[in-house]
Amino acid sequence: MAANPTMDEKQDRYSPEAVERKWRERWERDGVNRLTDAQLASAENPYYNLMMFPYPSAEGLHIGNIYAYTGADVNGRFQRLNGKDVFQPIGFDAFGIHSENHALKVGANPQDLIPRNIENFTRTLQRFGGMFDWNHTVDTTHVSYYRWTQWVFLKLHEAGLVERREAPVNWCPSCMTVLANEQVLGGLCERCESTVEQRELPQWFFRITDYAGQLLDNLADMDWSGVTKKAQAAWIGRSQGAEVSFAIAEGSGAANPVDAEAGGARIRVFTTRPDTLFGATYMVLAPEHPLVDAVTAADAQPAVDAYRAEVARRDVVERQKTDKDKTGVFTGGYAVNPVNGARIPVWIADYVLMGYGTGAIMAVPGHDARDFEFAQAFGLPIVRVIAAPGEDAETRLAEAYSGDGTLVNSGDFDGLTVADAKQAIVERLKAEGDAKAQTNYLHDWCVSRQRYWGPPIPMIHCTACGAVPVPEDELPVELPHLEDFRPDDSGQSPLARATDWFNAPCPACGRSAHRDTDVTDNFLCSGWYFLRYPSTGRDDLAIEPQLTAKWLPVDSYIGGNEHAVLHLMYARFLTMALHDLGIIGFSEPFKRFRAHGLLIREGRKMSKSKGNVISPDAIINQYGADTLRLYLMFLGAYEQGGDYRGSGIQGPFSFLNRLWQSVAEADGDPDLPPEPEVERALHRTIRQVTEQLPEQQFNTAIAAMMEYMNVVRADGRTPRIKELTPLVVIVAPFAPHVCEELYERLGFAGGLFASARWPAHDPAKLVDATLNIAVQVNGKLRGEVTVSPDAGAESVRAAAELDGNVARHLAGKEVRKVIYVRNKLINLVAA
RNA sequence: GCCCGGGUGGUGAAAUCGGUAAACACAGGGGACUUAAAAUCCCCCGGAGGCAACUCCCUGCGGGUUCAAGUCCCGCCCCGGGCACCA
Repeated sequence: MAANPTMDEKQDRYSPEAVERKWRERWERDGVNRLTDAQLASAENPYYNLMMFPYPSAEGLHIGNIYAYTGADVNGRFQRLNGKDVFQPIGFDAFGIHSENHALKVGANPQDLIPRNIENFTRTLQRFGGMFDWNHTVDTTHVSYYRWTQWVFLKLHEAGLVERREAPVNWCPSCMTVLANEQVLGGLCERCESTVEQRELPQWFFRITDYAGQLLDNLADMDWSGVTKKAQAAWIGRSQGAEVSFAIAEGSGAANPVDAEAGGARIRVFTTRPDTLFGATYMVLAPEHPLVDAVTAADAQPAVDAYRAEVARRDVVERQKTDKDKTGVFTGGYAVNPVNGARIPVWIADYVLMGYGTGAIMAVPGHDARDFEFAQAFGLPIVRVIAAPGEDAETRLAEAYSGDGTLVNSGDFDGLTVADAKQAIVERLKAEGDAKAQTNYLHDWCVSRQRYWGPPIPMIHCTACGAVPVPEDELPVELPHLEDFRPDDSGQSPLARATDWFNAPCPACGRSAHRDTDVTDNFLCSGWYFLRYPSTGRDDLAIEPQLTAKWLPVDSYIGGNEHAVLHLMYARFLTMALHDLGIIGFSEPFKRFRAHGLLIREGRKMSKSKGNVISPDAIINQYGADTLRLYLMFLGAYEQGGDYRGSGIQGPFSFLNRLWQSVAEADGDPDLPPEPEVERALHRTIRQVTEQLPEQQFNTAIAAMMEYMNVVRADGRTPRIKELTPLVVIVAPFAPHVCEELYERLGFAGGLFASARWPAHDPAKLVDATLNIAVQVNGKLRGEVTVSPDAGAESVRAAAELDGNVARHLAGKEVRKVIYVRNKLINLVAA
């Protein structure tokens, strides 16, 4: 007994600040979270726990990052307590437009700013209690990392997956750079919201569509969040159909006669609906299509030229708007429908895109909404070739019908179903060389950026040899330190102004040449970082084979679904490419991926402009990192996101206080067994938490632990050590600092995360002596009876009928049917 | 337009192989302990009626299936996110 209770109380008060500092220092001193390369090599139960590394902004680590990382950290700590050797690295994704723009704004060089930001981020990452291995970290802007990013580029080049194309690209006039299609949102630049224009530039592309089939097919049996898989499938956009070739009709193209024998006189189209070929009443070429001049008649030439000029002026976004009226002009030329020999007019219109399929379509206004709209606008014939049930060949079309049905107005094919006709028509045309089956996917990955803040593309342009890769042993191509790195409107990267750097001898012929002045898309840096982590100890190679074979693929990856189609798709593609090069032994990088939801605040998105961003440091100062972590995980379903409400944090804070107080007040006998009723609750709790943590059901797992706490403390009873120890261990993934402290106070040496094991539940201890069964009469709840477990229907019914209220509702009625759900409910159906 | 999520008390949310709607927590109210505060402990807390026992109503809206529907089916409305003249 303490001589001075007041003093004693003071000493025992839960002080998050002191506890967290103590354990942060202790973990660091003992290297609890750091693995040496020898440990990496010898680990017996490797578990690679990955989370998306942050971009180290000047504003500091966002609470949304902490939300994401806490969920992942809980998983890592849980795995560790279950005997896994957990490798949990973190790094910094610091290249890219965001950093560069910020540096421009404050008038500094990002090379000087980034280290400060990283330092700041590191401090918060350590403070919130992440179990990070700081022995293995990456900074994508450090030459020790990006030399290998350049190496990845060269490897892909070696594999034939890199090619240079003159292509229309999205150009942001404000950022003065090319944007990937995914970086254009609703026609505006993702970053600065300027209207994006269209430009033609030579660019480096990664041929990701070569892997589209594999990227799509593998999804089927991957253990990933469903929403992420669906987003990827939609992005890949597999489209199966046929390529059909139409001859240009005789007499067309009088203005620019072509040699029909040369094979240039056929227009190829891609269609997913070859069954509607008889309904193709005209064709449309993209205005940029190379055959436009070949089909254009002399008297149509001025109109065609004018239209093409007008379209070229329009930006790619304006061009792609779906809600504007259809425009186009007739070329004066005709093509021949291979299925029936009909002469059909050839138009050009901007609703047909050069970048998809073949840049030309057969127009079937009867069964395609866009073609229908165009045909109406320009008075072109509309023919029905599919009849839905109850319709026939003559039924008028008020709008395009794209549904199922049988063929009409289609010669020999009349009466076939859509599915059968697709096959049959392609078969016939195939025999004549006019068609083949074809599958299309969406765009390749443009990796060129006309900017400063990125890894220079390791290519050298020589007038004699063309584009020549920098030899591997000459890497890195260092990014020169430029005083003025502002992008200009020349379409060239600011690196072109670094003359000494710019001029370099051709690796092939030795003559004077110059470097590629573009840097790579930031997504290339982040596309392979997880492959680098285990190998950061090696500066002589990118990916150490043994360590990589041991630790990869990644066991668990957790991150935001905003990266579903960018980062995650690129990472998969790069992994497949490196696998096929024989560099790594697996072709899918992440065994398991879970998307977490968005953390919002009081119903609204957090943003700097709204001024409603929560500072993690302020919360940690007030409540401690443990309470913050627990609260973030308690807010709502992790995969759905959460709504941060200021007052709600009180609940988790009280919970930790009660846990603290329970340990302080616990009965001192360490061998005293748990009270039976408490023990049952304990085993139920262990079971639930153990089942729910791997499924990221953190909020309900925490609720279960709170419930158990209510049992432990019911009516102010004195808790027993054996009732508390397992609780401290299962709370520990959420609140690691305070649980370490309590574990020590409960009398255990050696540290919780270093030596404790996750408790197991004993099924025999789950069984209640009695349980309550709900009693319904005609489906309405009328009472409750207490019976022994697994009681039979008859005895439960007998007990139920003794209940006064139940008896009252049964009075004067006959029980016709009894529905008994074991250990839950009985429903007496009476009339 | 298409594809995903989602809509439940004052609030954040639980419960979906159909089986007691609102667990857990916040806010609010009352009480215990305390000189006081903090922490802790107990009670109340969807709506209407009733002294009470209880009864009726309630999961965005309208239908349906079922002994039983937040959960399944049909038809809508609203919010959030993604994709988008992709042929």
